[in-house]
Amino acid sequence: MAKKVTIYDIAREAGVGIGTVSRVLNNNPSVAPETRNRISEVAKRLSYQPHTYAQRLARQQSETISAVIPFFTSYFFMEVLRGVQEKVSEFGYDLVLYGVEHADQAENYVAKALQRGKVDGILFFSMKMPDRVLSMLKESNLPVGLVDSVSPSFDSISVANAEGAYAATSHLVELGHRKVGMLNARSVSTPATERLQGFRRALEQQGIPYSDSLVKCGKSTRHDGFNRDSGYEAMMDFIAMGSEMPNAFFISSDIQAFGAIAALNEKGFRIPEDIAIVGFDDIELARLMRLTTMRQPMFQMGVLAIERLVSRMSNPDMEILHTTFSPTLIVRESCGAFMSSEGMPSTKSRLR
Amino acid sequence: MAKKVTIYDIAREAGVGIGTVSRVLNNNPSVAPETRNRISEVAKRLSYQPHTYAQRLARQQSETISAVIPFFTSYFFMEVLRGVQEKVSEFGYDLVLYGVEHADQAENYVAKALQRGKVDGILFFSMKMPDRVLSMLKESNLPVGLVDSVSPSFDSISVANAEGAYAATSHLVELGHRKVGMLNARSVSTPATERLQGFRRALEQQGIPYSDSLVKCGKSTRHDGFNRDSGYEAMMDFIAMGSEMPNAFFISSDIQAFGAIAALNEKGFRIPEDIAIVGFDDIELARLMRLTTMRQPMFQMGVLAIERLVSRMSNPDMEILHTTFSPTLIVRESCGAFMSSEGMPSTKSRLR
DNA sequence: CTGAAAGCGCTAACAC
DNA sequence: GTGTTAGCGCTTTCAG
Repeated sequence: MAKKVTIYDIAREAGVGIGTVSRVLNNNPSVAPETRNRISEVAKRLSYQPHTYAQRLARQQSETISAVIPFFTSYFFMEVLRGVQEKVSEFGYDLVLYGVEHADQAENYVAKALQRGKVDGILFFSMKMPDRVLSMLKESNLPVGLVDSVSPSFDSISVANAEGAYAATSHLVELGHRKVGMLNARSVSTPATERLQGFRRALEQQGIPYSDSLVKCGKSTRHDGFNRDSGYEAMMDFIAMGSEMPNAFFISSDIQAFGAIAALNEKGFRIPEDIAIVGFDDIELARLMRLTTMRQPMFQMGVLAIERLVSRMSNPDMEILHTTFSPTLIVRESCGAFMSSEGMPSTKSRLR
Repeated sequence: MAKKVTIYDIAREAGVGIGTVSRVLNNNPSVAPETRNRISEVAKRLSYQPHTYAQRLARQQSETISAVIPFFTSYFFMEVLRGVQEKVSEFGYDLVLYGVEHADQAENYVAKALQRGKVDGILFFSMKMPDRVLSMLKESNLPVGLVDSVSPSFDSISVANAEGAYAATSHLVELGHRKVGMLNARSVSTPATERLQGFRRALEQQGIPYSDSLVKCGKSTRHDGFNRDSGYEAMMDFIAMGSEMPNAFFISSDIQAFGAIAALNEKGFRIPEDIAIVGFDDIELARLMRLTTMRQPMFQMGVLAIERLVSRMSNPDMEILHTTFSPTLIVRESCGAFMSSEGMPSTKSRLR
């Protein structure tokens, strides 16, 4: 088994001092070409590998970025994470992942991550953190980026939730629907609250009276209600309203929409003939299921989050930047926009 | 901003030597209770945080496990990763993630990861690595675990692909189908090859002649052909066979199955009335789409992978273990098994 | 250009 | 029990 070769071994072998070895290893120009060659030759021959942690200790930096993510089983996080990972490795950093079940848990991880020198920067995903943690972070002076959440003291990348909900709802109304309901996630989630606002504003702006009975949320609390069962449950509740039931719905996530669709199917409703639906996210299945939805540029958000974080790392005094992406309406079949068009006869709907 | 406080600061403040400080910080029992209290009090007051890399350098271990994953955009990896992450943090290790586009790239990362002391163990996902890399790893003497791939010299966790394919195909045949085809992924992928073998064996065992024309693979190479477009393309090819087209298919992944279903829908075929389908993976959408499929215990695989790796780390001479999970057949509607049962009238199929 | 030496912050062996 | 000291492996002055 390969013994651990250090710069001392190289130095001895090449007949130089360790300082010089270190220089060539770090491409420091002030080394005679000949010496340089000799040293790198030896290094290669001994298949030298630097000791990362010794370097990090001496250099006083970690070349590591960590991401704290509420469990990344969801497509949204996956996609963002993909962008993050791509950019992180492009910059040559390591990515260490902390999965938390819920924002509350984040605190433990924050403490871990705050260990001096451990990471050069942290990204928090969809994390509404208590003020105490926020100020801990702030005074730690560590570069921090927020994705899908906002706080005045840190850079953030987010999505215009209210705006997206507004667009989705308006689309439904423009299609002629007057009785439109909303399936929301739990109100503890900021995106959920914002989307509700957008929904409400759209209704009111179109002269349709808003009422709390128009909004339901399932009991399933996983992912703050952004889960399939929650959608199923909420829709079942709506169905129970009988003739009072809206015939168009804005649903706060695609995954809930799929649950809702299952409920609708079960009860014999057709989509979009009987019920029109618009989701939110544009996860991969949405395309598959022909779901009309609001697209969030997830991958891009990840990329930008890292770019921003890296610039802050190199320039801590940069002014704080908040970037908001606007979701795009992707019209497919579930909203019924194509119902009477020739291209997409309703009888061919995939949404049964 | 918090200055960096070291054990020297604590020692001075508490009027003791750094050795003692280190001891209480590491819960070394041989410290007088009173001293201990005083020290930990000071540590808390100064809100001391250890310097991870100094510790790692001194301890000569990293408390880090890394996972090399071919881009984890797929549900399969996500799920496995979820299990991995959960277990890793349970053991108190850090998880550093390396995303690679393809196995070939793995080599760079292997080199990075092999930097002395960098990680205590590595997990490779679905990675068919060149022998050169394999032996590099072997002689590095670093604990390594393979997930979804197998090699004699390392622990591995995998799925009985051939067996699963066999079961899936047999199920189709038992349902009365004689003309059954297969949509495969690219043959560079080991799982793909194994599933093909299972398919073939099932056919032959049931007295149905196998022919290469029964198997097709789309042109899309992303994820080795385990992608939606590939399924779509392959099915289109089958459809082009006209009356020669099989009326039942085993498809090597759910995601391909969805592509195939789209193609079928487009051409007016009904599922399962006209065409029966069995997929592989049991991703979340499979349930949603009522797809009959072979379930892989993804989360569990991740958990076990870490457990195994950790035991190897603490006991390097443990004999090499290969664990194979058997996929389970999950019968839903796409195979047509319920077509004539009362519970699930074919007219209610969601698979159009 | 290059060698020597002083850390980086912590652990652990060794005395007292 | 506790202080002292010698590393861990590398970077970075500081002379020369």
